[in-house]
Amino acid sequence: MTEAPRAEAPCADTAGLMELLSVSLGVYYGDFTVAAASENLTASQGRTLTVLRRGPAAMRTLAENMTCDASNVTGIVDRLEKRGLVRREADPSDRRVKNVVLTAEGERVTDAIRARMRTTRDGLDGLGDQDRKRLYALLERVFVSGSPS
Amino acid sequence: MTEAPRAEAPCADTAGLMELLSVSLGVYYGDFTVAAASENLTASQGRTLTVLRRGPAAMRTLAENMTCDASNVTGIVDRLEKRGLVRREADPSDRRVKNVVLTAEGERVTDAIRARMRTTRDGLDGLGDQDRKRLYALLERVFVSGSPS
DNA sequence: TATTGTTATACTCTATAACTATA
DNA sequence: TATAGTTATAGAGTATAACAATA
Repeated sequence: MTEAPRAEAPCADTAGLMELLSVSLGVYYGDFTVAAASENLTASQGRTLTVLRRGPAAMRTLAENMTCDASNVTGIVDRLEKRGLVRREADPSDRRVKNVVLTAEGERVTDAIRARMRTTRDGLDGLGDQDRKRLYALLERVFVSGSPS
Repeated sequence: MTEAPRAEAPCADTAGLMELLSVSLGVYYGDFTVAAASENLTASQGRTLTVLRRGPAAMRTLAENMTCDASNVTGIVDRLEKRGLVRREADPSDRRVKNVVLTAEGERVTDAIRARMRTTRDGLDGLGDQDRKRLYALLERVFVSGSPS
């Protein structure tokens, strides 16, 4: 409660924030990777499921979301499909397009991964209501509003 | 102050925050991957340099930081060393340990990668001073203070 | 005995280029 | 001509198991 000078004053210049983001997302990504592995999935497979949890997506859209070449998505979706976690559906309006859809099992596994991310979840649960809203609004401004999608 | 439902009410429950973090990480990681590629580095190589930018680290420490098996680090460091971006140094106090150190060129390249992350940088620059401090403090609480390192 | 780093192996991810089917 | 998806290929990342050197 005192105003005593803190040893760890937030270094909130852009460089300091970039560095903290690097650390934070490293922790998040590690948490995610371990959680995906616990379901016998690679990080890329887990990321694909997470993207698809928001809704079906064409192969190419999936590639853009994952910042990789479209040719990579073929193999990733092949393996997920072989495990019954996703399925390809023909697009009615453009026969070139294949939409990838999560199966019920795929949804279950995706949710299981997120449920296993204890480090991230515990960190978020440590925040109060007001702080959670602040963090949400700030991340939204930095990574969503600002991004040209 | 009214209770009128907002179209874009921040969904600040833990599940909503997890989802927004997932999107944010995706944007950040994509930004990082493109920036690393512009220096002819893979994402893993770029991550390794970023970790080392904080200071030298033993092979095993590096592996823990990157959430991967120690055997992978051998190859990654091999390639970075071949390009003159890092070097292995014998640890004086334990002859089993090799400390990996960033060379001057490695520091330059690492900083160049971060400088190229325009999406993330612009997003952060769009925040005011107060918001930057808030974001810094919140991320620190969620991912650093809470993490058992 | 335990730990550090490496090697060998098999599989996955990745970018590039070339191909097909469709637009 | 252009675009969506696939295939082939080579290099890089990954976990596992086994190993030598050191603690």
